[in-house]
Amino acid sequence: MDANSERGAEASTPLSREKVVRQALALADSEGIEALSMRRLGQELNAGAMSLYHHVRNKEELLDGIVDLVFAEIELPESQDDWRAAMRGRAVSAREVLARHPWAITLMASRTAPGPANLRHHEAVTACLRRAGFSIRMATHANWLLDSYVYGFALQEASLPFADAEELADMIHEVFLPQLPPEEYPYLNESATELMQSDYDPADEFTYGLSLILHALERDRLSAKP
Amino acid sequence: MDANSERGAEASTPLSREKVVRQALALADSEGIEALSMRRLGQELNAGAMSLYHHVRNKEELLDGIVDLVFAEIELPESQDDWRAAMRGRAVSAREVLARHPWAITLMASRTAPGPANLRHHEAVTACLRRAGFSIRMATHANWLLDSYVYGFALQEASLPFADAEELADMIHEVFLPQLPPEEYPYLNESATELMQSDYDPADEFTYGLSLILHALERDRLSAKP
DNA sequence: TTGACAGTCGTACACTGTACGGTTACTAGC
DNA sequence: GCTAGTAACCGTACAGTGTACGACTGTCAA
Repeated sequence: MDANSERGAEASTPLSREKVVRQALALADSEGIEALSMRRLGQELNAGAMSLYHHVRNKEELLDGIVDLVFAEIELPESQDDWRAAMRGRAVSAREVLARHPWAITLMASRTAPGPANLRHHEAVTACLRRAGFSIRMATHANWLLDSYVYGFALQEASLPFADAEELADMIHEVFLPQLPPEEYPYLNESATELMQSDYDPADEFTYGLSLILHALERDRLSAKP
Repeated sequence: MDANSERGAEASTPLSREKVVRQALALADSEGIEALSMRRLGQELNAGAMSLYHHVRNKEELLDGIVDLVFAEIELPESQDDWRAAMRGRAVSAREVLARHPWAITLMASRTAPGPANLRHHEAVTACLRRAGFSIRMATHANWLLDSYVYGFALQEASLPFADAEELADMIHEVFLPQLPPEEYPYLNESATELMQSDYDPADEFTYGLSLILHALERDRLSAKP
């Protein structure tokens, strides 16, 4: 008999690590990561703050848990596809997930031990690359390169103060341009002006860089050296 | 007469925004970002915690300040070089700086308003690209791509628990491989085993991806479309 | 019936950022 | 030389944090 087995329908079911971590994720999503305190999370679960410590060693482990939950949302590469389509799919998925949980990218940076979902993901990506003919060395290169791009892009996106192209145009006009006098920042001023007038959408940026990287990796795919 | 002028050699010179932010940077470097509290910083400056608030609006602004100081350490691109050498130089410099201040990458992600050093840097990079013949659109692509790569790489590096190739080999043997049973993670296990035996150094990874991106950007440099 | 034990939680401690008000030290105006 | 004004400094206090500790429950095994 497991300690986590149901106790009955009346009252709330007992706590479990699963429930604690899931509620923490929900709270971070709805009210921001800074609202996630042990007391507040306990409250959300109709429990005292100290009760949480029976299911999670400390807050660090709780954060590890929600980061891994976020990781689990990223689609694994479909390995029957050709490798480029598979890598594109999982990169696009990763970006979507990280845009949905903007606080996650910050958390990931401060965590050292990868969780199970993280490991599973890396395994699937490596498998896909190796089956496509990448050497171990080249697969490692591709992994670092693609992950760096995806995480870096997500990090930059997370620190943008606007959500879509429309908001961007307004913001450039009202906030950025006034801070970019043409004498001091001629090129940035020029770019901001131009981009505001055209139909520029930063969301398209991701596709450009991703395609460029995938194309270039294809050229190096079977080379033994680098 | 300025309020920040020297008061004499005896006792410590008076506080200033400059001194406060610099000492904060020093403290974050020497004892980690989590040791940087207002009380502790005041102590470090022979001052009370509340005195700092006369030079900095709040802690957020203090963090903005030290992030911008870190930014100022990054070398600007030498625009008389050919553009690839210039971009390589500033990317390598950025990686070095972010590796020297591993906590900075986390902070950057949570800050929305770019500081003056950040703006100056972006201006110089954009100038270099535009003078090399990049269109505004292409220069924006290149900016996003290169920055994403550099920040993403730094972010991954910052969450690695080892410092050099030697430590890595030990760590793979003692920590990673035991967590990667070949039945569950055949490919990761294979990679870890292989890399441990060869002279693999993650520091070389940065060069590979950077060269690939610069090479591919050169091909797109004069294309009008994307 | 008794013992063990897993789960819950109230209290307490050391810490955080910072609002508020009081105290200095220095400068400008007369 | 005196006084008013002000910029800098800082002690105290408050609401919040993570979590160590010990007490209290309920359930199951012997």
